[in-house]
Amino acid sequence: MRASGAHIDLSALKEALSCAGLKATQQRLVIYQCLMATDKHPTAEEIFEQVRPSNPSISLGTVYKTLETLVDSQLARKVPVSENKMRYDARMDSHHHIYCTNTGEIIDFQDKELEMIIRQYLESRQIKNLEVQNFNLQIRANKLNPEQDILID
Amino acid sequence: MRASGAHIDLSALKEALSCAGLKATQQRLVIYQCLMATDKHPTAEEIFEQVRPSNPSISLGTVYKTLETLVDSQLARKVPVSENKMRYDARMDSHHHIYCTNTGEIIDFQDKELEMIIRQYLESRQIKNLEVQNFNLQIRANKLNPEQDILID
DNA sequence: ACCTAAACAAGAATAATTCCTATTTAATAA
DNA sequence: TTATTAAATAGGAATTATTCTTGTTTAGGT
Repeated sequence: MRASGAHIDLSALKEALSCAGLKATQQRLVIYQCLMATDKHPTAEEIFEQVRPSNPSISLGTVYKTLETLVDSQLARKVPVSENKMRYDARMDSHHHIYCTNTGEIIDFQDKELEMIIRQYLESRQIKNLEVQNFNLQIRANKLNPEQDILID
Repeated sequence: MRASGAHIDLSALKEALSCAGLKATQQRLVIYQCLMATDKHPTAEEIFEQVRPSNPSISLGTVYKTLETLVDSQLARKVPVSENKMRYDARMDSHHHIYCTNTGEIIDFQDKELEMIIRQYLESRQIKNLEVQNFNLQIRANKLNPEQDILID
C-alpha cells in the first residue's frame, strides 16, 4: 500500500482521465486506481489479479490496453526490469528506484537534493547535440535485514 | 562499433571464460566477442543475426543460453528497456545510459566525476538497513540533430 | 432516452524466451 | 596423441508475455 494512504479519490482519477481526453470507463478507473494505490510497480498480470475479484468480467487484454493508454497519456510509466515482463508505475514525479537484490522489491526513493545535484551536474557538462529531458537513478542494493523496511532519513 | 576498436583479442576472451569456470566453446567465443565489439546493447536476436553468417549452424537457443551464462558469470549484464525484449551489455565498468527518445539509441556515458558525486551523496545519506552495491543513471534525452553523434566534452 | 464513436470481453495470434533431448565437443588424464 | 566424459549445442517443441481481432457494450454528448 502506498504510504499516502489506501484511498485515492475516484473523482480525481476520473478528472485526470477526462483531462487526457479519455473516456472514464469503469475498467480504466479501476485499473488506474489500483496502480495509484500501490507502490509495488505491478505487472499487467498482477493488476489483473488484483482487480478481478471485484470486477469479474474484466479481461487481461483490457488491462494491457489500458496500461498502454495511461502510458501514452503520461498518467503512468513503464518500469523495465530484468525479469522478462513489464512493470508499471503511476507516480509521475521525478523519483528513483532501489532494486533490492535479496528481496526482489523495487523501492521508490525520492530525494530533491540528489535530484538537484544530478541536474546541475548534467547542465554543467553541456553535452553537445543533446537535450536532457529527465533522468532516474537505479540503485542496486540489498537489505541487511530482509524482513525490515529500509529507513530513508 | 565500439570506439576502442573492432578487434578484441580472442585469447583474452578465452581467458575470461576459463577464469569464470566456463568451457571456451566456439559459440561462446563468437557471441562474447560480438557483444564486446559493439556499443549497441543488442538483443539475443540481433546477436544471432550478426554471428550467423560466419557460424551458420549456431542456434538462437544457444545465443540465449550463452547470454544467460555470461550474465551469471558477471561477464555481461542485462539492459532492460521499454520495448518488450532484453538487451545486453558486455561493458562491466560503471557507466550510465542515455536513452535517446528520437533515435531509439542507447548511448553509453561514462563520467568518473558524476560517479563520485552520486556515490558520495548516497554514502552521506546513510539509508538504514540498506547496503548499496552499485547504481546507474538513466538519462532520457533527445538529439537536437538526430543525424549527428552527441559530443561528450 | 437516443446515437455513435470509442472501449470492452473473449479468445486467437504473435513474439520473446525457455525447455527438451539426441548429438557433439572441450578439457582432462592416460 | 587418443580416450573419456561431463558439459554444451542444434533443432525444434513448449511456454510466457503481449498484441490483435471481432462482435458486443457503454460513456458522453445530443
